[in-house]
Amino acid sequence: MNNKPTVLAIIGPTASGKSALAVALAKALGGEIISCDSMQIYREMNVGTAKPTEEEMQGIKHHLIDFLEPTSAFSCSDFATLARAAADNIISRGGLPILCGGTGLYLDAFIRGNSPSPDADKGADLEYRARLESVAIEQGTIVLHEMLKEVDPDSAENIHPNNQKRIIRALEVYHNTGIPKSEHDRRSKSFECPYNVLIIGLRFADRELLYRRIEKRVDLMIENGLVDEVKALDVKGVFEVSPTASQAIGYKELLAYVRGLTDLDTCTEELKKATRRYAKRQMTWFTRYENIHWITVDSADSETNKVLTFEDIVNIAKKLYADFISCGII
RNA sequence: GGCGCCAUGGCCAAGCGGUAAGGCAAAGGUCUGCAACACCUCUAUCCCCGGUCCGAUUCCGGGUGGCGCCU
Repeated sequence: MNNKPTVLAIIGPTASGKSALAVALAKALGGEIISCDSMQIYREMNVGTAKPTEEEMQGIKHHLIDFLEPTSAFSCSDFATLARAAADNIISRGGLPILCGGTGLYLDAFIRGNSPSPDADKGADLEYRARLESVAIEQGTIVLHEMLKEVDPDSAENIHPNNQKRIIRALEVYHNTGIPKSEHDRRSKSFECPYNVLIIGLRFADRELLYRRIEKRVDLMIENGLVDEVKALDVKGVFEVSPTASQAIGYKELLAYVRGLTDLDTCTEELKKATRRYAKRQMTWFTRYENIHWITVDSADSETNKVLTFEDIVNIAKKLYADFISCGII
């Protein structure tokens, strides 16, 4: 069909078993893993982000994990640049890049590419943003929405008047480039992805099952020293400085306990709740992709009538890959 | 056994005579450079019976259940 290189992507909600599957596939197919996770990029954020351990990595090379200070900012554009570089590097060595993670926007950015949208959030532009933010505080977000209507009615149409963050971004794009954000978006849609991406998604027929896994995993995180991890980051002032890392689930919830504002049980419950809600948002995000090959993790094998084992899941994924390759080469 | 208080959606909770705020959870959704973010949509006829009233979740009586105190 075409001669674009193949990239495999494993996606799904938190705690669905992506990482283990990705490692198994990397071993079977000669691949390396590119993490597609907005938080595992940070150093010192290990147990709370469920960052794979040395043991879990099983000698498979993981890219875009554990390389950035928690105080640093990071965007989906940065991700697109780095992930594509990593993919090209793996491909040049004859390996299969396997994207693995639950950050939908990052996967989008990888596939869509680094669009010509401007660095509206860098350098001197911060002044403009600060100005908009103070306008919002003094006069309300609606005023910003009205401003957006003037310069970019299409974006204003698509962004809810209450969504200050998105309104500001759209205004910034116009302010810095003179081109409406909606126009940038339109242009980026015409870019062709340089890879053949096979997306395999993990999902649960019984959501309660996933939720129970999430709860179990949170308890395990607490056992494994998440509190100390949060404490250490708090001491370093990370939560005041970092725009990205400070939003991480687990960290922001436990901070209340670390600072003596609530008890641990309450925070743990909040953390579970936040993770469940996050998983739901991830599922919503991924369902709009039309080309995901879903594996229902808690379904039964059609022949044996037994619930799929990890081996079964790996085999299904391998089959999907083989099918994808064979029709891709034709 | 006596006295008092309470009874509103899965949970918390306002209203106290004109036909039920809000928060949380659940569910559904949006998403193009902070995304583990931000944002949107959405769920009740007020414990039961009787009475007063044009009209009761709101007043009165009884019942049931819960809480507190007393003997």
